[in-house]
Amino acid sequence: MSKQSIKLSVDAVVFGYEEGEISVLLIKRKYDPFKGKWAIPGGFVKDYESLENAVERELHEETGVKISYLEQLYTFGKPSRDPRGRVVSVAYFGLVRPNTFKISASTDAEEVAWFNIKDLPQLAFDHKAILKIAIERLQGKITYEPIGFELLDKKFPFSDLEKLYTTLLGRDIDRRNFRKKIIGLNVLDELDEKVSKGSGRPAILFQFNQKRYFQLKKEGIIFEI
Amino acid sequence: MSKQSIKLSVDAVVFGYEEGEISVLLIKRKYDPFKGKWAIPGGFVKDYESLENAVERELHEETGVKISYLEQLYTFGKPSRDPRGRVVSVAYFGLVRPNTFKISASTDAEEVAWFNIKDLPQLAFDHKAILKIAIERLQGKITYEPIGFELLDKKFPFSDLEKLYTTLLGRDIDRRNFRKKIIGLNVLDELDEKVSKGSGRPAILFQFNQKRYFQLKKEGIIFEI
DNA sequence: ACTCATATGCGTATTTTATACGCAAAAATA
DNA sequence: TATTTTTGCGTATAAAATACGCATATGAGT
Repeated sequence: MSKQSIKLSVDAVVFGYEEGEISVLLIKRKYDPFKGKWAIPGGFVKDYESLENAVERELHEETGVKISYLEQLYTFGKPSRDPRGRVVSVAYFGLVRPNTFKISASTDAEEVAWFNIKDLPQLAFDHKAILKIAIERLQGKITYEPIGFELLDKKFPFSDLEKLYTTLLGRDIDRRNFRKKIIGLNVLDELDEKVSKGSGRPAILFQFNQKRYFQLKKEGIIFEI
Repeated sequence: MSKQSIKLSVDAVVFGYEEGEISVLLIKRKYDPFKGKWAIPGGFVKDYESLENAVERELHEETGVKISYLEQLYTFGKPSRDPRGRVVSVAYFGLVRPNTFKISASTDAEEVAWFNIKDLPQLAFDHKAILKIAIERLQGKITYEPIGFELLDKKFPFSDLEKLYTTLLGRDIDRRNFRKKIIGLNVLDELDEKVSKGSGRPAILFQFNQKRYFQLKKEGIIFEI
């Protein structure tokens, strides 16, 4: 078994949300194979670093994005998925607020950009399949874990949250019931600030209280939309 | 990057169910490291085989168990998890009816046995952590996917299903409501056969209709206990 | 000041789903 | 026949999801 020659890589599927659109962070490959094609950021794992470390490092190196929470998505290992030879890749999944980062390409990336998930370019390797699974996970997860807040600004008006959920769920929700439900979960702090965008009454800003959420979760309270 | 020296292995956490007890299939290691310790079956991936192939092969080689459905669980990659060096392992998760296999140790396994999950021996590597995650997955999954049927005989009386669920959920369920609910899901075929064990009215045998389940699932019907 | 747009806030009716429980006939064994 | 377990129907109550009405607040624009 000591002659095994499989390489291990990690990939980071990072989603962002802005103005009713969900996007994903991609890089344009600087080198072959798939030179010039768009791909999910990622790269080879170093011998003495953890997988989490590897994926954060590669993401940061290639795109400038530093993300604190990446969750393991799935491991892709089809023998033919990389033309260079056998490469098994552990894919991770993360959420960020695009406006909190200035993205900048370097190392293996010639370019970095956010792409609307409904309008994706051709992708390198099996990255289309990876992205498909990641999108399914995002949509599934949003209904039973309050991960949506990571996509919004720290302080947000309620209408932003509502809009995020309608986008993610792909259907309308009753604003009054949604508000009652979320407020009733008791994981939002109401701030003293307001924002006004365009006409209409200005909205109060809210903030997700993660500490309270984890405590409630420990007590068995379930978040569900 | 071509000097990466990480080895890739797969592990198979296989659960069985019999008479109100959930058990897991383990092997006693024949060689170092952890010689003589119990461990989850598994081994190194060959250069040209898929991960699924590798895990099925290793499981079969070591235990004699041939399993058709193994689902990916999680990938474990802590640099220190194997004393021989860096080994990343993709763990899989499967369910079988123990009575349909005669287990027999070979290759790296000195012995094979089923262990009640409430009474586990000391385990090699980080296999205790892997098992913990697998058990959580089993308990979580049982409530929203009809995987329980894979643990029962092909034809089973309703009381077996009921008992399985009480075991897995760790609480009593109302027999009448449970029956109404499951029957109402319309995924069981009622057979013409009966079994009688001990006194009492003999039970009709049922069979899970997977084809119907997949069709209903596609139509959006949700299985939930 | 008046209109318009949007946010906020309270209430309630209806439907659906979950849960608890009663009761008795059917079909086997002892 | 007595006992035991499966089967099957019914119903009462509780909890949750969903739909919808309506009044008021507070800004911008005219």
